[in-house]
Amino acid sequence: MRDLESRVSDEHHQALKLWLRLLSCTTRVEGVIRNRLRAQFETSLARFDLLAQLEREPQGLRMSELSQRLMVTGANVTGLTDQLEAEGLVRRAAHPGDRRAFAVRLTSRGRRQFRRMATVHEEWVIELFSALGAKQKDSMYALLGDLKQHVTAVDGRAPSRRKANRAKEHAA
Amino acid sequence: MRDLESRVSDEHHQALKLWLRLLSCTTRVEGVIRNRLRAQFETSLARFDLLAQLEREPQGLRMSELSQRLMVTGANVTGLTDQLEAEGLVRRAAHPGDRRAFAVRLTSRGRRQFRRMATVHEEWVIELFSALGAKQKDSMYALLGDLKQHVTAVDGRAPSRRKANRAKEHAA
DNA sequence: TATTGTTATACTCTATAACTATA
DNA sequence: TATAGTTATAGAGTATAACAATA
Repeated sequence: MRDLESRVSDEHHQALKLWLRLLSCTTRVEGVIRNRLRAQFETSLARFDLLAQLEREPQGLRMSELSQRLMVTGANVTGLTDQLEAEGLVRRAAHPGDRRAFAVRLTSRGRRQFRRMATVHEEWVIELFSALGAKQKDSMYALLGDLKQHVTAVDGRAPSRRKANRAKEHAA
Repeated sequence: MRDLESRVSDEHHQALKLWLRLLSCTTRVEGVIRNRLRAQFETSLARFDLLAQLEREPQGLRMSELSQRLMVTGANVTGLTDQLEAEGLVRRAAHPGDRRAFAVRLTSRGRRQFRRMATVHEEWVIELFSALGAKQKDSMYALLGDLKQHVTAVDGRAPSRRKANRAKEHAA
């Protein structure tokens, strides 16, 4: 009885501890990257993610496609695109075949700028994760895969509607 | 030559992939918890974290101590405390020995409410992490420990000043 | 002077809802 | 009607800076 209870209690504690550490790690890494993006490129993660989507689609993306990929509402995409267009990194081109839509594309300046940022960004990530060896990275990647799959399923069947969260799947 | 390059390239890709999956997992879990806290208790993570700090300190905490522990500025603590005090969960008591300061404490209603939330919160976390067995949780916890230590060191010596990020170390 | 806390203001990222132009 | 995108507004969470009261 006592053993069972304490085992359960330990597992509870274990899940909570793991979650808090996971959150703490992610927050720290994200903070470093956010700060460096701002300090060195005067940009934000949301803008970086939008550029990353466009970099993979030379023919351009509609606003609605960006909205889906970034998992944010259309209004937000409008705002981010406005900023990036004002900076000359992005252009709303006419969409062939649908006069309601745009084909949002990187400008050549935007492409150069994104590539510069992506290179440095990758170096930061490598540096930040250099505490782990290749096998450890593989191991964590696999564990997170299991977690992600389960959490996605839980979120999908949850009573509360799924909320939009950033995708950040850019360079994946 | 080719081998070396491709190995490096793979490791680069590996770190980036790992980071994106880590971010994706954390964002999803955090989203679920945030939505449920809002749907079931009409509260936020920041308020929950503040209550968690107070729950561990029956004698109360100064605003400045809350600011340090939550790693946010004093102005934010003022705002959160205002909200929680308006909800009757928290009280600014006179601080014995320093008339500039308060001893912020849970009210008995706040304590009951926090315990209710903390119980359910823990159940959510256990559910969300149930895809991993005890050994897997231990393994991930250890890996994240290495990562955290390294990232903290990197952040500390980074050129850009460390920015405030939520602590969320409450029930740890 | 230095510290504690508040107020005022602003920025980023996000959301919803009402609207326009086109399909 | 339905869809693509914009505008207007709001809210959470965060920051900085100027200020009052006290140490």
